[in-house]
Amino acid sequence: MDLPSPQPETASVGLTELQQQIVDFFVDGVRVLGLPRSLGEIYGLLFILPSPLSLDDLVRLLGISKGSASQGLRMLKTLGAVREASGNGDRRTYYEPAIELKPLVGGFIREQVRPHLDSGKLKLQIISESASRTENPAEREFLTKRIERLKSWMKRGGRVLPMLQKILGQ
Amino acid sequence: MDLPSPQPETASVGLTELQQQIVDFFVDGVRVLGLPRSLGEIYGLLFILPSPLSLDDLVRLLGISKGSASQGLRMLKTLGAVREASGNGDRRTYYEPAIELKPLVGGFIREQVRPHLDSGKLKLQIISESASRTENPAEREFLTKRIERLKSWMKRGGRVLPMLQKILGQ
DNA sequence: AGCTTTGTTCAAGTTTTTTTGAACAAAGCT
DNA sequence: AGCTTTGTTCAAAAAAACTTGAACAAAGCT
Repeated sequence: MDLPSPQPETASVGLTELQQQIVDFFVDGVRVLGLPRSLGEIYGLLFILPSPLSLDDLVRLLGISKGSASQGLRMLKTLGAVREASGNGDRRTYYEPAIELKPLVGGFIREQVRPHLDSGKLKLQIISESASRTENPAEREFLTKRIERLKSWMKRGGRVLPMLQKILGQ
Repeated sequence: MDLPSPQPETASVGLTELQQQIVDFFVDGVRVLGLPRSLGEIYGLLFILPSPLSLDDLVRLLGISKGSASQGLRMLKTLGAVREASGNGDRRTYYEPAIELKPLVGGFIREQVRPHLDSGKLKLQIISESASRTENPAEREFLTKRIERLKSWMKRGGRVLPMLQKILGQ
């Protein structure tokens, strides 16, 4: 007559309570940033363990698939959130987390924010030209004003990013 | 022998090319912010039209359901991105967009960022206590250090938000 | 009071995103 | 060269998020 044990948010078994809490903490975190859960799991576990882990370790400890682990690690590398640990006398690659805020913020801005901002500016350029071709003068003026406003938003956004990097990553 | 016309990103028909472009621009925008597409459609249309619209107008012009429009408007109101237009001699409610950056940024931070930051801080508090109960001293020191680091990240995050509001919403 | 218009709610349906796992490639070892 | 281990890729499955639409509530009008 066993009581069913309460189901944790993630189904892995080999983690301590605290490790699991940290992993969940990062799962929430990446979700807020619009990144897939697996990134939070992987980074979280690397963050709270003192030594680097291999892809296989991650699969085993987190109970995720090899595919997820591989793709997650790739994305984390692109974001500058993990790097390959050097000098392990071993064939497989081990990963360690970047634990300074600077590269994390920088990578997120570079990979997730800047591209959207830039493509947005480009689109606005095109929209702007389209608006200037509006026949009716009153309508044209209204449209132009609104679009100018959008441009100014984008410009401010572009200016804020470096400040953010400077403030967050010191 | 008609050629099939190219399918626009959104299927509505009553919009000019330019209006559609602006709506798409905002659809992309809200997606980056992790908000549902309908919010971008609604806000975008309100933004580029000179007069307020009713829920019914939105349903008709955007080709979305009444449910989406209702829920989208509610969320936009909560975010401070639209408000009810006053003094229309009419039974139904008309909505107009907030076009200053300040309330938009403020609302997003208040509704989407702060709550996560606060709940994160709370969780860290609990995790922190859990860590301090670790038996092994070396392990305890490592865990404590990492968790302190997380706390400092959260603190910096909390400090940056007001600066963001000040810089973006002037 | 009954009819009509306006707006909300939420279960079910749809779409989008993420994860899985099996096939494959690459490289080390014997 | 053949075997084994490590890691990648991508189509299909699963999960998550969003939208729909029908039922309902609320309030104005006659």
